[in-house]
Amino acid sequence: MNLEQIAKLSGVSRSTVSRVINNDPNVSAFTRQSVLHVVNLAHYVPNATARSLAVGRTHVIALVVPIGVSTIFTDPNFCTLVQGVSNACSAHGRTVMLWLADPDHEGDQIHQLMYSHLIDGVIIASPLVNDALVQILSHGNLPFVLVGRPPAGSSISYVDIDHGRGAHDAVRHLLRQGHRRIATIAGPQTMSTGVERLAGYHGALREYEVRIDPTLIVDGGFTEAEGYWAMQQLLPQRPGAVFAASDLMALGALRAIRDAGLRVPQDISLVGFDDIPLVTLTDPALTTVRQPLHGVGRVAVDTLIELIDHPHSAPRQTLLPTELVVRSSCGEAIH
Amino acid sequence: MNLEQIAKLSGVSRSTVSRVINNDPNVSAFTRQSVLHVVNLAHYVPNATARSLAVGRTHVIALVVPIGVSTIFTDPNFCTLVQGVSNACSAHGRTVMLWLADPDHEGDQIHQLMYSHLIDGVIIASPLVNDALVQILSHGNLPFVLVGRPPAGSSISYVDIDHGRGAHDAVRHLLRQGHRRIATIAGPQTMSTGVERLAGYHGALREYEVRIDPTLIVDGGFTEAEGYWAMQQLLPQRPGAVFAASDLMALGALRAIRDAGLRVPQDISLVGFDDIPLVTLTDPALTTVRQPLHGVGRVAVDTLIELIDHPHSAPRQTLLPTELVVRSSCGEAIH
DNA sequence: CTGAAAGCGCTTACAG
DNA sequence: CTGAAAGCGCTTACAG
Repeated sequence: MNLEQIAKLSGVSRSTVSRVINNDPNVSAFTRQSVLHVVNLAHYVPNATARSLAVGRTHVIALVVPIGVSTIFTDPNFCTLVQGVSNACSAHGRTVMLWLADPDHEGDQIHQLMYSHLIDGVIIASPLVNDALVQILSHGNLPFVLVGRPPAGSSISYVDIDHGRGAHDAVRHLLRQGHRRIATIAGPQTMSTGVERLAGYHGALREYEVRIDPTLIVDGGFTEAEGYWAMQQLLPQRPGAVFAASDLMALGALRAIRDAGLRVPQDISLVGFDDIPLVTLTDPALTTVRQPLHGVGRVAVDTLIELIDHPHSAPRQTLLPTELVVRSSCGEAIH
Repeated sequence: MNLEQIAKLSGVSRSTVSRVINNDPNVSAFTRQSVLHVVNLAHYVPNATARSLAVGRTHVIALVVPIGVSTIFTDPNFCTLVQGVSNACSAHGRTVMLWLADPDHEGDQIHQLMYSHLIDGVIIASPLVNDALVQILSHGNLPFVLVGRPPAGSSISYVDIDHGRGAHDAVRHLLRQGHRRIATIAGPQTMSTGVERLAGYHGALREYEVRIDPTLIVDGGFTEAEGYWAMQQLLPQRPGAVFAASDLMALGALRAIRDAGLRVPQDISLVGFDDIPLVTLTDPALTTVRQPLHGVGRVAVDTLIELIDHPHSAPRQTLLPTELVVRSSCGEAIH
């Protein structure tokens, strides 16, 4: 069933049917009604590929997630982001194409994607400080928005969580409880999340004029195992509180603290980052920083559509605020 | 840059360029080389919508996940399935369109999807015993495969984990350790996973000629909280072992057992199902059933492509085996 | 308000 | 082995 046949059945031309399908006001009420009647009766759905070819727009956007680096498996946030993007797309009548990019074949595939005319734009979610795919996209002319943080001063459109501010809030929470000997298990500095969260830690200490002690800073890889290992390095320094740059690392730290015969929060206060569901189940439940992942997905879609509709508009850069969720893993400092 | 221009630059006709692009053998080696040269120089990528319109195939498949019921948020398995599907699609030169179906607007949207000619087929992942979307797809003529279990005797193509066998293995493990008073926290019976896993529990007890005791069976909703609650109901029955139909419920049960002042596995043995990453971190680490989710995604894609290429082939129904992962939450029964 | 016609960029019998 | 031509199913100036 195609336009031609609907036209025949309604006794009008293809052009007219096309107009009523596309809500063109230049159709008489009567004609519109009778065409619509036939359309409904026939359960007619326009051929999307034909339409795309004629119009030059497909109404599909790509969600690109470079994996291997971002380790989709261990990232409990991924699903929420995807859902945010998906919901927003539905709301805008767009469909989303999911591409889990394999770092090995990136270059070639991204090129295909960019010039195949299959998609109107791309949302790329990369935690890397300077992702190769983002580089490639920057040099093309396909609209795209980054979920993550581009290099400072970059003029590309992006949406991100305000990791720095979130970390700052978390550490300030510890400072307000009187802690001064605050350690951090930092994330990998190859990821912007790692960099920003560490910067927030620095910022909070600076605000309270606490000297930065390098022996209280140790890097982890965002995993539970690395959190455990990092905490073991930290224990001899006798920190009164620890800010872990991810909940998974905080859980590892919790385990290390317990294995050392110490208690949270009585001996050491602990704050995480992410608010993964799991952290309400630990004993004690973890104080952490909640991220508006769903919102990030929505804003990313809004931004991209704006870019598609107005290719020459200025880049949009959005930072979404986090929320400190206070549970029971922190307590007043004992001096 | 389009076929026409490539043709002009190479000094041949559009037809010929099209043939070399599509690897048609009816092209002289010389012509092929010179055309390919121009194609590479110009970084030419064929317009996918134009090609789709001409050929009647898009090479995109939809991955449909009805959410709200399947609660993508709380399902740690979702990501792995998506990745399996995505990888397999890349390997086959297909792209995947992700549609997180909103139960409210199902009917209309699925109809659009089915007749828009945008996709060649769909993989639908639904845990429901009798999903409405699956019903609708059955009555259309778009190739689709279900990830999950259709009603018995159905002739639709599907791929699923052998949940029954997995549960059977898990309970047999307890039986072999001498347990006879084995309780189960069953999943919701509206989901095929819930139904199958309970059937496996029954089957194992039957195999060992242990009488089914209804007071040892209580339903949960696959969540940690419901596992906790269910275990509280079970405690007064003094079970020697518990098979929880999901790891999350097992974690809830573990918490309930602890809160009651009992120990795992000394007082109660515990087995879960899913093998989510988390269960290696608990104390004791959980014995559970591992699912080949990645494989499910791959087989689903293979099956769908087969169906697309041979629309009249017989339905393919695949059950993938699970693996019992023995850790430290089970012990010999004390009589 | 409506229709005839050109065009979007491909593929593929058909003829040679 | 190659090219001219028709066709895939839409949209959209253009003319009326």
